[in-house]
Formats: sequence, structure tokens, C-alpha cells
Amino acid sequence: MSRRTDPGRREKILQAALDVIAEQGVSGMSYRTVSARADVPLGSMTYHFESRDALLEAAFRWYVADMHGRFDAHLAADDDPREGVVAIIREQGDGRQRDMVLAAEMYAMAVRDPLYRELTQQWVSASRQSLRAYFDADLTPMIDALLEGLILHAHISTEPFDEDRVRGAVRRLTSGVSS
Amino acid sequence: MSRRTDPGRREKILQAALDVIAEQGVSGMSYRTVSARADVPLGSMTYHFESRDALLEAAFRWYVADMHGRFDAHLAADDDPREGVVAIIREQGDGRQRDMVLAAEMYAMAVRDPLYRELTQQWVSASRQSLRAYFDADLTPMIDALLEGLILHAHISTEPFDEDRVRGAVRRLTSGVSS
Amino acid sequence: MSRRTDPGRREKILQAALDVIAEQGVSGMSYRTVSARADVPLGSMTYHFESRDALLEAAFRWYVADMHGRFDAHLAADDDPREGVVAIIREQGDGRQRDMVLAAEMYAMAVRDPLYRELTQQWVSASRQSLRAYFDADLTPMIDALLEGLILHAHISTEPFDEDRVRGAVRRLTSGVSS
Amino acid sequence: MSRRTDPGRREKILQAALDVIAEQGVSGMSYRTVSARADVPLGSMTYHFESRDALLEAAFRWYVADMHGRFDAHLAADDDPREGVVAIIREQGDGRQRDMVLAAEMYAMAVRDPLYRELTQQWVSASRQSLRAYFDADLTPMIDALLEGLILHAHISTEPFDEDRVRGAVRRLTSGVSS
DNA sequence: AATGAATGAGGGTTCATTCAT
DNA sequence: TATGAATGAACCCTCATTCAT
Repeated sequence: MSRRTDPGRREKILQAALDVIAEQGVSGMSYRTVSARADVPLGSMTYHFESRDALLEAAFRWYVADMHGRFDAHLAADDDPREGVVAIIREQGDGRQRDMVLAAEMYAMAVRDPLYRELTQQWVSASRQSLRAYFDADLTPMIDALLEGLILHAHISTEPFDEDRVRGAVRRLTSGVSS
Repeated sequence: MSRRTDPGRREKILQAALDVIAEQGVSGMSYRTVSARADVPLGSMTYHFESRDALLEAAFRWYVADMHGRFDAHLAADDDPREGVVAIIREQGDGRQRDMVLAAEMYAMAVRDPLYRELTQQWVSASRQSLRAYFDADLTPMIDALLEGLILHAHISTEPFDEDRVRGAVRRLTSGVSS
Repeated sequence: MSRRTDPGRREKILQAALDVIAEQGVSGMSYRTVSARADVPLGSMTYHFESRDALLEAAFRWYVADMHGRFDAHLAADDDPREGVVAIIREQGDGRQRDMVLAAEMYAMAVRDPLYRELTQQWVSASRQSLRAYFDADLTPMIDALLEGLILHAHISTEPFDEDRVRGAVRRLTSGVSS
Repeated sequence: MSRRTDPGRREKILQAALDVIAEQGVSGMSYRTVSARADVPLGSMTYHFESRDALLEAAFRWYVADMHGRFDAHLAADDDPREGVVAIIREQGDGRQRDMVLAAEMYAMAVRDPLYRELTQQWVSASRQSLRAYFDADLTPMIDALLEGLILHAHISTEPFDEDRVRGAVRRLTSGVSS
């Protein structure tokens, strides 16, 4: 079921969709805005994605898969997994506006729409699964939550990122629990 | 006392706007949906709120003021502030879908729009200010972040809320630091 | 039937109306734009002018009266009335964007609406009446027409105003006819 | 040959637009009025013309092209070009309300809007170019201006059109100048 | 005498979607 | 297979006008 004339078009559209969402939010993502961004004829959009909803879902699925890959890589990169957590917060919280916007939009949909709730759950589960390789099972939801909250606040706050303070919190949270 | 004037109309519209946002998201909040919800003529909307954006902003300002009041009350209600934190997470995480939707939508806007970033900052600052009455200054952003992440995850997750696990995390995070 | 509280308000509104028309055209002149320009409450507009149409008419009547006064003055100012005509063209054609816009808008209405046709006729008649004091009766409509066309073209054209050429045309047009 | 496609639709819309302008002025030309006049769905309007402004411009360009063709034909039709000028004034001034309204509306826009100023300049230039084939270069702007003013006044005035008077003026204006 | 509150109609424009080609 | 043409619904917003006060 491959496309013969422009095999990358599906992917190009998905990328453009995420770009548009990052800039204008989900509500700004229309067939029109995406087709313009991807430089693809409007009539072609419905051919590749049956409906706007289908496109939105496909875009976020792609995004989640991409994000999880990076999460894993970070944890594995450091000898001390606690430093991996700090690194994730540092990287995600510092810059990466695009990823944060996409995540925030997805969460906003998740709390209302079961489809995106499920997708987000998969993401959260996958993250915890990764954490569980290094931390106690009881602890992983807490680490994950701290991580989430810190990244979010880093994007909203004007205060500079204080790595030591984060490091301290991570260590304290994980203290006295066998890994 | 005919229909010619309706002193509570502004507030009625704001309430309806938040209701609509909670149900359909910010993108579902149109002059039309709100006017229908508030049982107010469409032409009346622009009289009270110059633009859709102005209405949206007014609605979220109202919401933030309301939320902060409840946050404060919780912290003050318990002898042990750590239990207050647990109570907030329990209450917000358990049910209260409406508040979570509103918060999530606001965050999604905040990461893109300076206006809402500022508003959210005010909220976060106010929360920390309240926490600082009970916890060490270095610690409050961490507690606040944990709180945020846990509430968010509680809404997304299907797992039941595990109060003891949360309590443990809060205590560990605050251990060894003078309150 | 004078207004006690703000005797100049009627005039202030009329002036503002003409200002708005000059800038945005007749279609841009609304109760709202004029009330904002005149710094007068919207509710006050209908008190002074029963309808938008009434305001528009009053504004143009005021304008016509003003214009005719200036036309007369020019003709009387010079010993040679032919030079007076050249002077009118020079002054009106050179700059005075505001007057031209108002005239053009009035003509556009005149060709469609009997009310403004009548008003414009009065203006044209008055101009010819003034010209007739200096020129042959048969000639005045021609001079008037030349005048009108030259002023209009002066506003549209990018070419500089060529006074000598105009002077030549006026003299030729009036040649061999007893004044 | 179902209704799915309609190759003449663009032109049909342009014609309808000019009709509406002639009857109700530029300010009466809305997507809605034109779509009704052309018997075309409202949603179709924005497909063919990106904005109301674009439609307006296209309509006037079409109109100008049409007018110039007729101007040329008149001049060439008579052996004596001076009679051609008289004929133009007679035809345009007598009846042809529609053309006059359109011209007046265009002038009104031209004095405010550079886009229409340019378009009108093109028209005026083209007319002079045509006149220059028969009259002295210095004279053409004067003939053109007289023509313009007479046609305009003919539409506003109630007096009947006096062909001999016009003929006399044209001859006098062109007298003593080599053609 | 003067005006703030209110409203229905209509304004331009965007949109998801359909379908003939 | 791919797309230009088309459309009805809904969008935000401006407006002239009414009327209670």
C-alpha cells in the first residue's frame, strides 16, 4: 500500500502537522494550514488522512514514539540513573519549546478525550517502564511526576533552571529506598 | 424590572465560558456556544466582552482567583502541612475533572502565549508563596512540581490513587530539611 | 431648541463625521467610528441625529456650504476672472486631499441617490451662478466641467500640475465669446 | 455535466459584482449580495476570490478594460475626431447610468487608495494615448478633463444635454492648435 | 436631556469535507 | 492515484437602532 509518486508525503504531512500545532496549537491545525506548511495540495490531505481527527491522532502517535526513544536514551547514557533524570529535566526544561507545546496540547486533550488519554497513558507507562529498570517500582510514579511537574514549571517560570536544587530533590526522593 | 437590563450577565457569561471550556476545550469556546450556554443573545456577547480573546482571558483570571483560594484553605486546614499537600493531591486528583481540564487548557496556552504564561506564573507564585509559610524556600518549587505532576498523572492514569505512596514521597522529599 | 449642556456637540459630531469619511470613505462612517472620533458617547449619537442617514446628509450639507464660500472668494480675489479659475484649479488640485475625497464620495452617492443628486446640483448651480458673474452663460457649464475634470485628474495623476497649459486651455475655451 | 464544476463561474461572479456595485455602490457589494445575484453559493465566493478586496479589484479591472475598448471604438468611428469626442460625451452622458456609477465609485476609491489610483491612472493614460492619435499632445489632458467633467455633470444635472454647446466648446478648445 | 445596555441582522472569512475527473 | 472545484456551517465581529432610566 505504498505511495508511488511521493513516498515521503505521509511523513511530510505529519511533520508539518506537528509544526503547526507547536506554533498555533491544536485548534490552529487545519487541513489548510497543514497543507500550506507541507506544500501539499489541499485535495491531497483527505487522501492520505481520512479526516482531520485521523491526521491529529497520527501526528501525536508519531510524536509520542519519537519522545519515548529520546527518554530511554538519556537514562541509559549515564552511569548514575539519577543523573539521567536530572539530564532529562535539564534538556526538556531548557529550551525545547516545541516539545513542551506538543506535550501540553496532548495533555489538554487527554483529560477530555479517552483516545488521547489512552495514548498518553501509553507514554507514561513506557516512561515508568524505563525508569523501573533503575528505580524501585513504588518510586517510579513519583519520580515521573516530579519530572513532569518540573519540566512544565520550567517552561512557565521565568526563573533560571537550578540544577543543584533539582539534583537534591531527586536524591532525597530516592533516598532510603533500594533501587 | 423587564429584560432591558441584567446586572449579573457578565458573571453569567464567564461561568458559562468556563463550563464550555471544561466540556469542549478552549477551541470549543465560541461566542455562539457560550451565548447558548448562558442563555444570552449572541449580540450581547460582544457588548460585554470586546473580543473572544478578552472573554477567554477574563474567564481564566476568574478561574485562577477561585483556585488559589481553595489551595490556601487546604494548607491551613491541617496541623501537619505535609498532610495538607496530600489532601490537595487527593482532592484535585480524585474527580474534579472540570478543574483539571481548565488547568490543562491553561497550561497549553501558557507555553505558547506570553499573556497566559504570565497568568500561570502568578498562579504558581501564589501557590509557592502559600507553601513557603510551611516549608523551606528551596523546597517549595519541588513540592509544587511533585504536586502538579501527580495531579496531572492522576487524571490521565487508570490506576487508583495510592495515598500512602504519595504520603511517603512527600515525607521523603521534605526529610532532613528544616521546615 | 438649543442644547444646554454641550452646545458645540452637534458641530463636533459633524466635523468628526467628515473627518472619518475623508479617511475611510462613507462606508467607514458609522455611529461608532464617529462617536469615537468625536469623543462622544454612542448613545448620544442617535439623540443628535435620528439615524445614520440623517447624520450623513447633515455632514454633506455642511461641507457643501463651506466649499461654496471658498469658491466665491477665489473668483472675486483676482482682477482677471480667468486667473481666478486657474487659481481654483491650482489650489484644489494641489494637495487638499481631504476635500477631494469628500467631493468624490458625494458624487458617487449623487449618481445613485436622488437626495445627493439634488444636493450636488445645488452646489454645481451655485458654482455656475458665481461663474456667470464673469463669463458668458453658455460658457459657464463648460468652464465648470473643465474645472471639475482637471481637479479630479490632478488628484489621480502623478504628473505635476502644469499651470501654463491650464491657463492656455482656459483662455482658448473663453476666446471669441463676449463675457 | 452535473453542477460539480462550472467553468464560467468566475466571470459570472465578476459580472454580478459590477451589477451590485452599480445598484448599491461599493459598500453594498458584499460576498452575500453578489452570491445571491450570481446565484452562486456563498462558500463558492471565497474559493474564486480570496477576499472581498480581491473580488472588488478584479471587478474593476474587468470594467476598465471593457470601457477603454469602447472609448477607442468611438474615436475611430468618425472622420472628424472632434465629433468622436462629442459622441463619447453624448453616449456616456446620456443614459448609461450604470457606467457612470461604476466610474464614480472607482474615482472615490482612487483618491483614497493607491491601488485604485494606479488603476485609474492606467485608464486615464490609455484614454489620452488614444486621443493623442488625433490631437496635439498638450491638448489631450484638457480634452480629457473637459470630457470627464461634462459626463459627470450630465449625470448630476437635470438640464438636457446640449450637443451644440458641447460641440462649440470642443472646437474652441482645439482651435489654433495643429492636430 | 442624555446615555448605557442590549439585540438581531449581516459583515468577511475559515473550515472539514465531498466528489468528478 | 491524486486533486481542483465546490459548498454549507460556523466562525468572530460590527452595526444601526431601541429603550429604560
